[in-house]
Amino acid sequence: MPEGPSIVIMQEEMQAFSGKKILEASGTANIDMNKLLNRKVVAIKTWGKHFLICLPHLTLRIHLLLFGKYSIDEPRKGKPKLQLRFTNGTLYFYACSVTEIEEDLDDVYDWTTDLMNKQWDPAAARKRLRSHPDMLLCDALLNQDIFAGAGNIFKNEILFRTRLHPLNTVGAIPTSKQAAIVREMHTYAFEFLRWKKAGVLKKHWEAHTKKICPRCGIPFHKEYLGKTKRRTFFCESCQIRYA
DNA sequence: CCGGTTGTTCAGCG
DNA sequence: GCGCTGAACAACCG
Repeated sequence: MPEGPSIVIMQEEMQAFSGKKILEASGTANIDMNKLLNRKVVAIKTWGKHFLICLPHLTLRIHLLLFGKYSIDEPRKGKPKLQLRFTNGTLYFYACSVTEIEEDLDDVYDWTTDLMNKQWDPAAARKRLRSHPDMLLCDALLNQDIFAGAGNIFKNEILFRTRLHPLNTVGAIPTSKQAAIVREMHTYAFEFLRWKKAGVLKKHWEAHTKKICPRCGIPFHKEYLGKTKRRTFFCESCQIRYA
C-alpha cells in the first residue's frame, strides 16, 4: 500500500470522517488514547507517505511502512495499532507507525516537496536534487526530502523511463536528465494513482520486477544498490551510465 | 509453507 | 560524532 499515490487513495476513502468527532479510540500504538476522545477531526491530509489526521492543536501521523494496512468498518485479523470510532463508522490501522505532531504542520512539512500536493514545485525539486551531486540516482529517487511520496516502484520505473543507470551520481548526469527525472516523477505519480485505482498498476510496470527489458529484449539486472540497498531492476544496455 | 518485500527508525558497533 | 549494519515492525503474495 505504501507509496504516495496509495496514501492519497486512503485519504479519499477516509474523507467522510473529516469534521467528525472521535467517540472511541484504542489500539496498541504508544500514544495516550484518552486524549483523543471527543476531539474533532478538523482535516485529513497527506505528505508523501505520511497520513495525517488533524485534530485541534494535535496531528496523528500514520505511516504504513512496508506492511501497513487499513480498513473502514471491517476489522481485519490481528490487533490494530489504532482504531477510531465515529458516528458514521470506524477506522482501523494495522502494522503502522503512529506518532503525534504537536507543532503547526506548516512548520513541519514542506508541501512543495510532496509529489501529490498542489504545491509541488518542480523547480524546487531540481534545486534539491542538484544539491546532492555525489548521491547515487538509486538513492536520490528514494529520498523523501527530494521526492516525498516516491518509493521503490517509482525509482525503478523512472530510471527506466529516463534511460538512466541507477549507479550514476546526480552530478554526473546532464541537467536535462535531472529535469527529466523531476518531470517523470510527477507524471508517474498521477499515472500510478490512476492505475492503482483501476487495479491495473502492475500491468503497467516496465522495469519493476521485470526479467526482460521491454525496449531491447536483453535480461534486466536485479541488484540491491546504493545506501538504501533496495531492489533495483535495470537494463545495462538501455540505461546510460555517464560516470 | 517459506521467502521476499511498495519503508523507516533506532540500537549497537568500530 | 560518524557511518554502517542489522533488527524490529508483522501482512500478504506467489
